[in-house]
Amino acid sequence: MPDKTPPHKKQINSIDVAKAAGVSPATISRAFANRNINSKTREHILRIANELGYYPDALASGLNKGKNKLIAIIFDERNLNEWEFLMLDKLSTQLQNNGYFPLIHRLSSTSQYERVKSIAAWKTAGIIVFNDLLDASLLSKTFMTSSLIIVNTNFKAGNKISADHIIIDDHNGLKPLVDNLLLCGRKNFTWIGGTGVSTQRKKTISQILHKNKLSFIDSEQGDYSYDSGYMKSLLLCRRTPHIDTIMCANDSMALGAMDAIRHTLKLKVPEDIAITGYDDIPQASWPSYNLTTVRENTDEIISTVINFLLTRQKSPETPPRFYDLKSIYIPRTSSPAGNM
Amino acid sequence: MPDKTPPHKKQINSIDVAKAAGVSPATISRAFANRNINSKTREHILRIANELGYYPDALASGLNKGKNKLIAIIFDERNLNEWEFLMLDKLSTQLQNNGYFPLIHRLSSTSQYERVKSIAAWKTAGIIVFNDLLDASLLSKTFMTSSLIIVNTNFKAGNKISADHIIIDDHNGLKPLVDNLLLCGRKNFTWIGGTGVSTQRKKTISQILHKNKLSFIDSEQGDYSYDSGYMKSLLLCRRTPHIDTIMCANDSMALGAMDAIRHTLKLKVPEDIAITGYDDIPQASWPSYNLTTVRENTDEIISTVINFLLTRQKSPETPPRFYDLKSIYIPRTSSPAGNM
DNA sequence: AAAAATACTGCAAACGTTTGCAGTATTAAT
DNA sequence: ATTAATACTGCAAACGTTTGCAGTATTTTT
Repeated sequence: MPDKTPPHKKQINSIDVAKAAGVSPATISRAFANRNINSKTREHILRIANELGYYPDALASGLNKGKNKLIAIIFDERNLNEWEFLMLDKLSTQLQNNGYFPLIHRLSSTSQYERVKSIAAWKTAGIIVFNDLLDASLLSKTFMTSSLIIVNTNFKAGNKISADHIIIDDHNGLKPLVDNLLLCGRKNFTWIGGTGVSTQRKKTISQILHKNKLSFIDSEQGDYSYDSGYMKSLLLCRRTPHIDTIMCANDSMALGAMDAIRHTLKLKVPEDIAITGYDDIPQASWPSYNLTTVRENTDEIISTVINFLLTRQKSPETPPRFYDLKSIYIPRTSSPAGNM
Repeated sequence: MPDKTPPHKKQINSIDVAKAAGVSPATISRAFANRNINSKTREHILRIANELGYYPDALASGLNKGKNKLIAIIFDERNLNEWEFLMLDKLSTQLQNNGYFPLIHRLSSTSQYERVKSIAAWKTAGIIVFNDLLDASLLSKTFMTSSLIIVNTNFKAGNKISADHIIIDDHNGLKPLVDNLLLCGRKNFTWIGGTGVSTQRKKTISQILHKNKLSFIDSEQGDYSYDSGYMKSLLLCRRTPHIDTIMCANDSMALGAMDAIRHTLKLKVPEDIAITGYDDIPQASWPSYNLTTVRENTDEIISTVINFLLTRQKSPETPPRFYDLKSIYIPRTSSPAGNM
């Protein structure tokens, strides 16, 4: 007797379960949806389904219903930094707890067009963008039928795109930070920035300095990494004497700068050079650093994202919403203590 | 004339494009697959598709073909640590570069059953597991038709499950690390561990100590976080005098321990107490810490995962493969310098 | 120049689910 | 006891794509 076993085990589908349970496939569907179903038959079906190892196919379901539970999260293509990491960590958990499945995408400003298409192919229930390098109008054009949530600090009122925004007010945290530095007599400010969000932060600080007849005396562009902060700070100090303050576009670079100033240049922080960051990542509060920084409340961002997402799922025609997130000044010992 | 616009814009499908281009839907499909298609008609179709903003629906495609380009990545439900973060960062980029879409899942040992089912619902092309708390036989039973890749240090030869494994040989890196501590005269070893992978590391170290007639004189269980390393190290030092070495199950806890020993207890590392970690996360090499640790080459893990995945996609019947990853001793200044 | 191979293209049947509609059995209302 | 409402269940048509088969037009071979 020849072996008739097929090479690959076929996936069991609702028809198989229907036969085994003596009902129609429609009833299987209703049993799993738990709607319009006799609780007795439901139990029966679930038990049999369990025995057979059946679970409804999410692709078929999504195709049929014209919607699914996928959520695209879009980050930059370069290495993720600590802040993005924290966001991804918490967000993936929260999304899952609400029944969604996070689909990670890495996108660069170049060649984004094809990639965005391939994201749209999944017809995700929503898109969450942590990346202001992207062409926002391209996004809103491509994702018209999904919830689109953009988290950034770079909002231009001119954008008439239909997306929910979480706009981060960096001024709220940076103002007291800079004021305190000024109060302590710092005059020679320098800047280590990056791309994207960094330009907005620099602009905010520049305006505050400008009102005090000051401006950055030198600046460098990093890539948000510890290593670039380390190197760029050395560059600044060697090129420009009398530096008394290095402000960084994020904490990772600031930590790199601190280590460079202390361990390579053998200078004191903050006595010789004050250093500030932005984000308040966990390492910023470690006693080896005690970095003065600005916090964007990540939990507040996450819960707003989830809230935006859930409400828009219920009523898709809601007009675009804007959440104004106030950043907070976190004074620590990497900048001199003012008596405010 | 009444407004006849439908409330929601319908997704344009291949039939719409077919009509606009004057061909059949089958030809649209072939144009995007770029197989059996006249290059002239293909260009024509792609241009029209582009104008209409069409892109093939991944769900319908996946359903029809019985396979898709999703890859499930499974992590523990607790906060991700730095090592997992690095893996996720690199892996998501690599997967995407190979045309796959990473789907993140967080799983705990409890209530994993339903969640695993909901992962299986997506019929992902592969599953990559960074979590040895999971019931491996449940996984291999549920994901029989997908590539299953398990990364851990906890492999038991008894497992007859059909999955590719990356087995991490922690002994290779830990042996010289412990030997050097012994060489420098350390005798009072303590341990800060965690769940899962940590037990294997502790076992490996214990065996090495045992051969030298020694054993851990005290130990605590943390949760792989900096904070837990900080607190547990204080606990150990206060409870047990004469401690000269604290070994930690990962770097994050070791960094916490270093800060606690130095800044709270005002002791010297490594003179008073040597501290070692495991993972070699970026922070371990920062000059403020210089943590002695053990490295698992993340790039090697990633490329092996990708390799396993791609080859198994081509030939699914390949028998389970095992990659033996040798960990490496990374001596730095948080442990005393031996002359080996 | 006839035959054979090749290159495209269209038709139609899947893939596995969901849901409106209709039908039946059961319960509630009068 | 008759009518009306309710509770389930099955039927069959979608959802949007892919692919084997067959058919036609074109090219190559002899």
